[in-house]
Amino acid sequence: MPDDPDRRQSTIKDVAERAGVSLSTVSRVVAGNYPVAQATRTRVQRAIEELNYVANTHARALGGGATRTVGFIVNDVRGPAFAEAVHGVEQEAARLGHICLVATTDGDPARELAAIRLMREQRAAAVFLIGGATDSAAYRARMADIARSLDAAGSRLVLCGRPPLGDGIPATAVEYDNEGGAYALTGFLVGRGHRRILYVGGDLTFTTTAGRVAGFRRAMADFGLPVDEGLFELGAQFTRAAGYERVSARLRGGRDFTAVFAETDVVAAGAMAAVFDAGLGVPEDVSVVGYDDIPLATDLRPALTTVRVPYEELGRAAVRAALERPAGRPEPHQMLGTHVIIRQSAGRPASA
Amino acid sequence: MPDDPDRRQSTIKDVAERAGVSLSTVSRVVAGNYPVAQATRTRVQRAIEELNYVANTHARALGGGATRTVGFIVNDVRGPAFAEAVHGVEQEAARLGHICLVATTDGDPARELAAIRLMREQRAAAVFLIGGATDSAAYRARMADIARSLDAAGSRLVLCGRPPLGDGIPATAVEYDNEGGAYALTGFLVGRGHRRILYVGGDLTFTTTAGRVAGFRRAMADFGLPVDEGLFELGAQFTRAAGYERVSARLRGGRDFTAVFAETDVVAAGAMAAVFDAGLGVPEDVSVVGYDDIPLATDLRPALTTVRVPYEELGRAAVRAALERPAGRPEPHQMLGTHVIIRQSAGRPASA
DNA sequence: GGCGCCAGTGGGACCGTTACCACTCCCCGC
DNA sequence: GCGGGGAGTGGTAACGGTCCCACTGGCGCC
Repeated sequence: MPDDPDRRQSTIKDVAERAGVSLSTVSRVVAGNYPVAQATRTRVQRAIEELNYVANTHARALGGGATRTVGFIVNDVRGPAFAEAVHGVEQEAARLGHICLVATTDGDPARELAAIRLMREQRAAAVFLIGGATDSAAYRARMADIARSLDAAGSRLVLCGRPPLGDGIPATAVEYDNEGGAYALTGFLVGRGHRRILYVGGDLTFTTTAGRVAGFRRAMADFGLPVDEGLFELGAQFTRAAGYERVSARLRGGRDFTAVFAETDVVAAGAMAAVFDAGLGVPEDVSVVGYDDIPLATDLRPALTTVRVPYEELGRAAVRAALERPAGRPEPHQMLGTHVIIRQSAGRPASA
Repeated sequence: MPDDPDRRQSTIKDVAERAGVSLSTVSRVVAGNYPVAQATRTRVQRAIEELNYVANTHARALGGGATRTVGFIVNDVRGPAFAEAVHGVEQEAARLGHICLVATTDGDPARELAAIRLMREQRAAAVFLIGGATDSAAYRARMADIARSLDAAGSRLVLCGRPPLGDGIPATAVEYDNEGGAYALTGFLVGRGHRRILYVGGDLTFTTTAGRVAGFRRAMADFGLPVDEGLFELGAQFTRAAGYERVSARLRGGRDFTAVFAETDVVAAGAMAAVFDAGLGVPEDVSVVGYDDIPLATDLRPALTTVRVPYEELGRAAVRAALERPAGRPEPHQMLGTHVIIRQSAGRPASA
């Protein structure tokens, strides 16, 4: 047995020779849907097993066209919310007979671009961009370009959890309601008597942040409460550490709020830790709420009041929109609903 | 503009025509390493940009052989520990210029098999199986088969977090030390004075469980303590709910242990919740320890004493082992170390 | 009994790219 | 002045499938 490093999988040709039939016949047996005599079929199938034959996707893709591959691009698979969305995409894609390519970007637009390029090289049937983005004219122009390129190649761009690009751009968006969820959650806090709420979140150019802040503001306005611009801690990373530091610093500077609206549950976990480390209680002294309803929210003590976001369904819906859409091409934009999950981390302020 | 549904990406041929050169020259420019006159190169590059040309991986793979694609197969990307490993694989693969295919199995061997088949169809350069497995003679035979098939095709099977298949089987294993970690953690509990420790974990046929239970037993033996076979709660799922239920049931039946060794942090979270719901305290009444050191461990209150497992490094090491291995083929099995992280969830038993 | 049809099969062309070989200059050295 | 060699380029045969077209019998129908 010579150890040639460039070994070869057996091919359809090997199978054909062994079974004593033509290439076409083997192809038909593998495909399964053409008329082949039972005897021939059996013979070919035996040859396939004996040779351990496995079809070559690349050859198939080259000839036929359709790839049965989709790609998804995500900030970081370790984020529990992203992980849920990824799971949804993966499950639904598998159900429809597609296999997934992944790439992570750490939020870097350059890496996002590079990842999209790779997906294009792979001729993915659809590309899913999962999670918010830093919005700008440049971003929109870039995405529009990409959407058109993908569309021209018979592929599809799907934005999951970020807003549509606008009419005429061949991209699908599947969102969940950041604005509405934040509105409801803020309303809940206000209902409990909070008037001064510290908002801890990301940069306003980030689509997710923009939506949640908008909902927050609208709720405050609707309830006739003033918004103190000094009570925004923006530009934070979506990490536990950032939540901890921002809230710690605020508490050191004098506690002029009764509740913390953390933009994600992970940030809320940091915020809660900061409150405890300042010798205060949650929710007695400071109420803390989050957003996303990741599993952690249940395990925090007190358990976190938050907004349930159907991330898995988001992923599934995105795949369905891209892959099950009939040939005629409507441009379905979907907006999934969210709702507040009331647990123990938010109560009435001491003053109320 | 006719809306033909089967549109075409521009190809190397289109580029060649537009730039007025041959296919070979375009190919050389794209590859980048052959001698091409500067003027020609520029002309071709312009054509590439104008046509928005993107190379077709499938055609490349068909001709050349090497794929620059790796596949990883995991129980569930939502598990924080898995997610870390997946992240490691993804990052390292990207660094080496490879793109990742993912598939999830929910622990179902049949789906694992199907996923491996898909990876084979894609001619992945390596296939990573991430996480423990249910061991059996059938499992080993199956894996050996797969390893040989993959090897015969010039690909590679890598087991991440499960034991090697044995000599002569062309598969690489990258493990972390389940036995040693459990030994150390048990030693820690014993050192604090615990003698009756409830072990909550999976099925003994599961490789991870087997390793951790073995370490637990060895530690008890080394410290001269008897092992009460009644203090094993095995066959549990690795979920919060399972941890909660198993420990709740035990507590209802009378508390005959002073500490809980939960096989994973997620199970530990459930265990802690059960202790609280029984009106007891952690660690005053019952100490709880976990395994994995996922982010949740920090956020639990009390913060969880656990075993740090370098999951991300596991993923990275696996990729390096598979992709950077020189042509001559050593069969490197690696065992990564673990260590105990002491936090607040384990103290001295009341009796001590 | 001749004709058409269809089930079953084989024979290519083609998909987009790379690898290899061949060819043409031009420059240099003897 | 001529041969050798290398830089720069073109031509073409793979790679492993699928798909379309063509061919062969056998059968039913008029």
